[in-house]
Amino acid sequence: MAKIELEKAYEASKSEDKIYQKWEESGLFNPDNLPGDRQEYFSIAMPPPNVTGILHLGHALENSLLDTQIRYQRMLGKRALLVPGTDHAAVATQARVEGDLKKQGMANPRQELGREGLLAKIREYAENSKSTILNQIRKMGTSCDWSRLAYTFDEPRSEAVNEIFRLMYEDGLIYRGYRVINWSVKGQSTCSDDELEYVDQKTKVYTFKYSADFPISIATTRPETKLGDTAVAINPNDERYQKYIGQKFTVDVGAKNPLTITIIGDENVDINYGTGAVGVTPAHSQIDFEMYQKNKEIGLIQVIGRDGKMTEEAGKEYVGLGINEAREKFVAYLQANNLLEKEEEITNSVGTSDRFGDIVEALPMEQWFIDVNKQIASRGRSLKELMREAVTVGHNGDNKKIVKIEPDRFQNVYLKWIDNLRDWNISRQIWWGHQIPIWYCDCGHYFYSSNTPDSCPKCNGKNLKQDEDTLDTWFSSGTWTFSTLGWPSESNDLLKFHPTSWMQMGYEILFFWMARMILMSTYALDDIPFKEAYIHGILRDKNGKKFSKSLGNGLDPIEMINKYGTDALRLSLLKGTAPGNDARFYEEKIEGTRNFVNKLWNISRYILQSVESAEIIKSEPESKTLSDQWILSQLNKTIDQATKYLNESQFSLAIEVLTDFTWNDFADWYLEIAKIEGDKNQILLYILQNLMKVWHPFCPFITEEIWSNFNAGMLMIENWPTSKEVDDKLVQSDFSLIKNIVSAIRNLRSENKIEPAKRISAIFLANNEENKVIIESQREIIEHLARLNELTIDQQNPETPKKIENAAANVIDGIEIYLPLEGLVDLKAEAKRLTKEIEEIEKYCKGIEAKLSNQEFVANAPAAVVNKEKQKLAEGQEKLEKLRNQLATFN
RNA sequence: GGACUAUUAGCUCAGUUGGUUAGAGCGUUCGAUUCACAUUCGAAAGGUCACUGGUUCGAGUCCAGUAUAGUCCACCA
Repeated sequence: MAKIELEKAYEASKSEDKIYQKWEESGLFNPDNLPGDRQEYFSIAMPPPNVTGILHLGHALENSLLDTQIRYQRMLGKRALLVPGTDHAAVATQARVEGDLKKQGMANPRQELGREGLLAKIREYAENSKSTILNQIRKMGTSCDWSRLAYTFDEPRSEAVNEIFRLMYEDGLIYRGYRVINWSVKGQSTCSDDELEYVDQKTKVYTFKYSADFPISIATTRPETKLGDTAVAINPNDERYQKYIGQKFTVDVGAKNPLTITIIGDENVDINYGTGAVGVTPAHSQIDFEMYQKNKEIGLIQVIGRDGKMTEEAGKEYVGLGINEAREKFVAYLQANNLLEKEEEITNSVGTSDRFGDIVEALPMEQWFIDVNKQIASRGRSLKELMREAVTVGHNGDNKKIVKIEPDRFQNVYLKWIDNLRDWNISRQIWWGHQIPIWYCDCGHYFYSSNTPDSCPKCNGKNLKQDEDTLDTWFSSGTWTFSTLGWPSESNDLLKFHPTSWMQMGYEILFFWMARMILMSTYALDDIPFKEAYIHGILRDKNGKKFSKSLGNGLDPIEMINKYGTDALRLSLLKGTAPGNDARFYEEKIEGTRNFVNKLWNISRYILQSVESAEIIKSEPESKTLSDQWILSQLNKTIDQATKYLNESQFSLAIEVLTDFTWNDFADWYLEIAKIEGDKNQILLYILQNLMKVWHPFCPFITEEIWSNFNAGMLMIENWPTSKEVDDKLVQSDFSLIKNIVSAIRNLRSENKIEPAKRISAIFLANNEENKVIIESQREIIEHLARLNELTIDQQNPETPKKIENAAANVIDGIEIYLPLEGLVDLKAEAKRLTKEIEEIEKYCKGIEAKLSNQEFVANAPAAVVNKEKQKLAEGQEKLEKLRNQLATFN
């Protein structure tokens, strides 16, 4: 049979697309098609990338995590499902398209194109972008089930959104309310508290009085809003001002009407901060609005409009002015009238819209909200409580229905956020999104309907109009884990795959997304959305800066794939990062992993070219030499560790142990021995095949490519190797003496001083045959060498290492060689260390003995404490004995 | 103001119930290399694990505090 020849170096670009196609055509990404009796289900909902652009490194990281996990689970024999999808990303997408249109010279796309026209443009953009990003996900090798492809804005998902809206509406959780909300003038839409990005700015704080005879001074950073003040709040315990509570003052500051300022008491006002009094502007501050709700009689005056300009209420002199102009004018007025007492520069932070970038205005408006505190009749508690419960005691108190957050510190972050959570504003004034399924009739009645209703259920009127607003994009994303599985119908998928098994996301969307998924799922399905949430950090560039378009420091994953291959990219993203921590990422990292991928290729190339046929080796071949025994035990140990790490989602550590074995133990060490000892094809093939399996989740392409040389099916659906019991007697450190001898010999060989083949074998065979035991420790090797040479080992004699060197040299035919034994036989130091440790533990044991012989202690201390002391003593003595025995072998 | 994270080799980072001599990759230096692989191999140098205390027989690891950097939240009258 012809030997198998591989190309000299692995060329990813030649294989990858072909292999992905093979996988996709096999239909095996779909768990329904997986062969074998797979009882256990494993599912992941892919965090849907926004249809706003192309794949970036963050996506690449997520795909690497997701696919590694799902491939591993599939190989474990589970019905593994990874549902792919995309997110319509309401605001983000519309902002993007509007921005593009403006760049092309359209001044106001909404006006010029109208709702339908603009939506068509956005749809076109989204579809394009969607197909780009889905193809890029294929490039990443992601083994998701394309037959279940979902989109947050497609029919089934819209149905889910409408249905959950109905449920919440009927439960009274969704309500329409007049509130102060965050308004982006640029985007002409509201945004939720979480969508704000706070930036520091330098600004002035002005201390002033409304009029010369007004008794209390107040301070503000927003003078222009003071035209809408209706009250001054002071602490009711403030002796300076409490006498004014309830009094009304009329002041004329130039607004349309003179202001009536009521003095109200409020516990939250800090007596010692500033002037100890707060000017209350109910229309333009959330906190002031809350005060207004408690004291409705003070009234509310809106002086800033949706266009970001002063309203008529602000007065003739101000109407139509921008914020800054109005501010200057008002400050000038204060100065002119001698009302301004102080002007200081401070740094404060202002909320900006994360999508449109402008500073948001607080405006009062009629909007849709989700009430997070209301008791839900069917659940007996509030959404807040549901959200809290799912990560603490478990949903419904069932500790099996618990969302485990990894790393767990994010649990606190999440819980803290819930504590501060206010009602969630879900309506947006943009057009790209799920339109709110509420219809208004001329008669004033409004009602829910999932489709266009015929008539008003109250008055039978036919003139109906749907609410023009759309839903916050996170409203639909929140349903993702179950809307992708067929909810609201009781589909088979839903029964089998929900709750999903695993979820991963960056910490920056913890609140946006994880919280909303938990909310939606616990509410609508009475279950958690996923069992485990793995939180990863964000990738930064070499200098620790975030990757961003504006900085131009982005690395294009597709470019990296073309240059280094997908496997290398995937490995480099997962390597050397700990869960939840940010990681720096740069091209040299990929170079390193590319080298490793190539190593994998060359190992295979070497083995395959030397074997006659590449059958699958089903069971562990018999070992003939010590080196065989060692490498196989190393393999088993490595599989064990990698499995453990993968079960804990410790991808980086799994890669580390696998790399160490593959490169150091197998390629650099065992393959070299194999060249000398010969006749190892079975073992080589066996190890190679196992390597392909364990590397497959990380490097799916190259492993599948190599696997195709065996007479077998697809690697993707092979079973994960189970390790045979590891022989603890042969651990790596015990082998290092032999390793060192061999490397010394290899050096000699390279200097052409010896022809080593027979001699290395001699060491191994001698160890095995003459003793008929496996070497247990360095010491044993030394002793063994000593016996062969009839040497007496004198641990105390400084000459000993030298003698051992000579002995080893004799074993291999009396050739004089240098053996690097330092670090291995520093027995004196070892003995000294042991003696010291024994002394310490003796002292420790004596201490406990003394305590135990103290009658008072034994009589008075609780039994548990006494027992614990006894146990400690027993442990100490046990250890002492072990150490003494160890020391004895030295003498 | 409240938290969280990080601080380990020149650089980037691992180090998960406390346990022998703290690791990796890159970089540096020296050497090797027709025989799977220069996308290679061997070796070396390089560490007061930020600092100060504490707990422990034993601390990079646990506790308290300090410093520096970063992130989040709240407040911003």
